[in-house]
Amino acid sequence: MFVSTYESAIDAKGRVSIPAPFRAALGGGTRIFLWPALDGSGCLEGGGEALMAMYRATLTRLAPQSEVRKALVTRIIAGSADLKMDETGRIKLPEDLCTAAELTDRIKFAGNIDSFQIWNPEKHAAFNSAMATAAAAPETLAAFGRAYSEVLHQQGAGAYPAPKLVDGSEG
Amino acid sequence: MFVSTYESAIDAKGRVSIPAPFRAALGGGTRIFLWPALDGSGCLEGGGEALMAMYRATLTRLAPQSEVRKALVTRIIAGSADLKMDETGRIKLPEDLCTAAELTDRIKFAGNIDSFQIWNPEKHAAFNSAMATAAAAPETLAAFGRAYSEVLHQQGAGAYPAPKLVDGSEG
DNA sequence: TCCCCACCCATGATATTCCAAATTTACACA
DNA sequence: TGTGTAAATTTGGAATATCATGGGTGGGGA
Repeated sequence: MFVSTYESAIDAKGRVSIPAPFRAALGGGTRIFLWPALDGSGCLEGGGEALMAMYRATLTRLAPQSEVRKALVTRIIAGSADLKMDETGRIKLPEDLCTAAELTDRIKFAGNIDSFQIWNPEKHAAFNSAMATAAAAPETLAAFGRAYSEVLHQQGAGAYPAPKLVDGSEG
Repeated sequence: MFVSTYESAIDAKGRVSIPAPFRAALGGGTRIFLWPALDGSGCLEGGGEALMAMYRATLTRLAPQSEVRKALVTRIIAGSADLKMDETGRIKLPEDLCTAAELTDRIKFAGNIDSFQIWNPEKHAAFNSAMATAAAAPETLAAFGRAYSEVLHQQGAGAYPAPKLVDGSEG
């Protein structure tokens, strides 16, 4: 799972160190896929082989020749770079992706559960404050609370490890 | 379960001891997640892997690409620090989180059932008295009473361990 | 032949781990 | 109930390991 946010630098050769915790989240794999985020937020989205396997399964589930599938395959499959980390955990960012995401010298890696994002630091700061405002909105907090309650309910049905009411073995 | 409130100090290296009862509540895990509270109250919220697993399940339940989910993922996943306790039960508080919560030398750990909060002591005192006033309000007490009755009912249906009526082994 | 790219090694800074002491807390016994 | 002992926890500091970053070299493609 990709958690937290880290900053890294692009060196003179266009290389960036993947933050060590993210390398751990890749599970030892050295293959990394990167593409411009679908929602037009201006960042790159990336992940390892596990994420791409999920996307492959998702995309092939869509009706062949459908416009939806063609659009997503074009963006995610055709549009992604297939990179390999070197032994020190670095990748070389392709020129076109750097241009698309306005990446120059320093970049931000932001965890996104199953994937991660790569941001221009200024754009990330703007995005961050917008999200902070949105997250503090009462309706957002309410939606989160409802979803959390549903998960708690499913725990009762054995879907997740249920919290114990008495002893100290939960977190 | 995280119960009660404890005070602790930040040492010269930015380290803090997690109160021993909270370490017990983490169930032996050494991984701790910390992020600024969603509601803008100015404290940090934290928990262990069990809490993060719950949040992950909650967030992935929300509609992908929805604004609500993006906002919450950004705040909770990307915005959280992924920390590891050392053998004596300490974590290093990241600079940015200390700044966000105005933490300097001494801090308060406040239990929050499944999670805990980290407060600037002065802000915690203000928060505490505000909550004391709110808790004494008739509508608050009424809501508590209604919820308690519902739980009593569910206990009869076997949903929770029922309290014993005679002996002294329950709380 | 030249240039670009992948691979390899080196280094400084940072973070983590380990060790040791002191304070506090809990417990047992008088 | 008070005191002494033991354990646990909270501190402080130093050694170690890890990581981010920079540069260099050889192979392959243009």
